[in-house]
Amino acid sequence: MSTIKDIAKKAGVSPTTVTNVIHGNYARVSEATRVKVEKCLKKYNYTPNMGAMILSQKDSRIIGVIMFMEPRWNETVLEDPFSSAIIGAIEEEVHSLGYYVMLQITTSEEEVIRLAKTWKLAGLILVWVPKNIGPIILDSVESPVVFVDSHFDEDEDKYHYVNLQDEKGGHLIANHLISMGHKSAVFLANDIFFSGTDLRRFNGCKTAFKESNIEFDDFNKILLSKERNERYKVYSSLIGDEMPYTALIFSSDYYAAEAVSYFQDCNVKIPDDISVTGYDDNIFSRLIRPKITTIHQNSGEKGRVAVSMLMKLIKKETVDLKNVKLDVELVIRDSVKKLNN
Amino acid sequence: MSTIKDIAKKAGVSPTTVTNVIHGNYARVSEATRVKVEKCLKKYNYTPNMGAMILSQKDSRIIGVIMFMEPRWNETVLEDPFSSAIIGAIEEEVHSLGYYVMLQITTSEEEVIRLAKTWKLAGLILVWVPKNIGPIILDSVESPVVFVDSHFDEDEDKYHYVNLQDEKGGHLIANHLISMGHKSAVFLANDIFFSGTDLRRFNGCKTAFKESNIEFDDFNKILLSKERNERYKVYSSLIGDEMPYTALIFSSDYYAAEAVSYFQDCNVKIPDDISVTGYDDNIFSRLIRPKITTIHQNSGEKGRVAVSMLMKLIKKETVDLKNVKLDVELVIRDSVKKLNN
DNA sequence: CTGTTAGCGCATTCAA
DNA sequence: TTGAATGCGCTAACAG
Repeated sequence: MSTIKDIAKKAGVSPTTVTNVIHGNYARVSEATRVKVEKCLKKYNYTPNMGAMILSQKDSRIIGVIMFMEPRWNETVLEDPFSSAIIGAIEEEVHSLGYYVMLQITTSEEEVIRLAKTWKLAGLILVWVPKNIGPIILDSVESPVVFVDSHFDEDEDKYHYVNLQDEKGGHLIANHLISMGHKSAVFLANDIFFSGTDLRRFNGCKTAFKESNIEFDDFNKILLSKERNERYKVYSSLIGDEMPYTALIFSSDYYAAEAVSYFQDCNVKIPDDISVTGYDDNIFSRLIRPKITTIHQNSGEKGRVAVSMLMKLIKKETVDLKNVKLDVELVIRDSVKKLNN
Repeated sequence: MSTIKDIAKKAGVSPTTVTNVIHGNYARVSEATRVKVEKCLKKYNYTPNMGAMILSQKDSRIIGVIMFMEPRWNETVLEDPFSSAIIGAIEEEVHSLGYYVMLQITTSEEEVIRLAKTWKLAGLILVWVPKNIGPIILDSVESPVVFVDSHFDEDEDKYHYVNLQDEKGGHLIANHLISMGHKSAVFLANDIFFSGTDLRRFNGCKTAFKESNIEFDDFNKILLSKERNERYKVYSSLIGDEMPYTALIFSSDYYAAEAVSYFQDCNVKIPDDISVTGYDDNIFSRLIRPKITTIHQNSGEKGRVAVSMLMKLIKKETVDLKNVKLDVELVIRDSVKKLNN
């Protein structure tokens, strides 16, 4: 466990010089000593002590990655490849930049605030933050913050976001259904809280339907529970004798796939008996039969953009685009029936 | 940012006393001062500075969770719900015990060693560690280590493992195939390196087949690439004119599901044309049609057991069972055809 | 270009 | 039962 002092002694220089070499402060070190010190650093296998670094006021190089989710849904929600894709992408980026990822899954803003202080976090990436607590966190935390898949109305300019063109996605899906002759659909939201993401996707649909003079309002909206049995009840209510809708617009591929599977068990034919659309274009939509018509998003990209935005904030560079909305596109597959001709 | 000193001043006591209160050293503090100090702690919202803690020799309370995986396969591999399930479970446990999770995805043992030193990690949970580098890490790291889904032959006693009864799983699957009248099968391993996990699952199959006097050796083994196109080539080679096998034994549901999907695109009927089995019993095997016959494992449990074992090591309690092998069971679904009558 | 010094916040002697 | 002093490894302000 060689320290800077040790290295300094071995190299016959002062600790300061060693620090300067380590931090690439080459202006303050001669070529010769630099080389000499670098050799010793290698030879004695110097490893920094982050405790000391944090203590001496530099930030910790830790990026806190917080997924807002009740721990008891951990395994359920994390089953969705979206979470892993974004975690993986963030880790890769952060790692390659010489920072560290501290992961936390929580619903408590206090915990996040405490975490940031305790570790002097270099930055925070917050995923799925509920509307009311985003502002609180931002106000109480010193570290720069980037929000992913989160929405807060007021003062949009205070926040740094990475989101999706969720309205556009909803619009694309609904328009596709309309073009296939569908006139009655229901939107199945991912969350009983009807998050900002769900809301925007729903609104996109609404706009499209309105443009075609098709009624589509809050009655066409169902909020899915995180409890699987509750969801199954909903699914089964959707396939009664006289099916009230010709199409089910899911706000995620995960639940769309689950529903398709459920319907198949009930001998309901997709898309002949009822059409289904998803959102995300994740592996489920491709693996399942029928393959699901959905909205493509690049969740890895989301993570990468979040990291690069955060890095700019950390380095106090100006962030030109505070509110990134990644593009989406419609992927037509086999889960929507053509009703017109 | 109130420090211990601040609190001490406010409470009119010495820093030492405050520390003692914080650490529950009630033997060294009078009831009255304890209450007084506790009030101040609350009032001024004391948050510890982990930098200082690390520096003053106590461990960091950070648990390093390392997934051994080439970053470029991040998104692919993490698509498998297994990874998220185990990460989620570990985070939940670690979190509830007042520790922190630092996540890293890497293939480099040096990086792991450096991480452990740099952060004075309280402990390490290493997932999917290649055979040759496990021993190196254990020798070079001060922190206690628990290995998950990793296998090293020599000196089994040195290591702390959480694995699966992989042989048993292989045995169960093969026996099921045999009971359904299958006499020729091929094993599709998850990795071109044929990891210890793959090997054990394969050996389980081998034993079962041998017991029934069916030939099953290295010719019945194919190593799948992480490159999707490469896998597709393999799948397509399996369904030539005269199919060489009646059953495909996949070492994961992930690839089993992918193959089933691929076969369906090629108009190969599962299980009529060829039978398929998986391993893991993850969401894919349930969502897909036909539902896949597979081996159930509880990946969340794996994470929890790993954490509890690690905690014992951290607290220097004796670990009675160093080599946990979680039980598995056969889940019969619809992807295996009955060939006998 | 290089070295000396002080201090970050905490736990831990040791002394009272 | 309480407090004062020390040092962990590093950075940065200041001197040389």
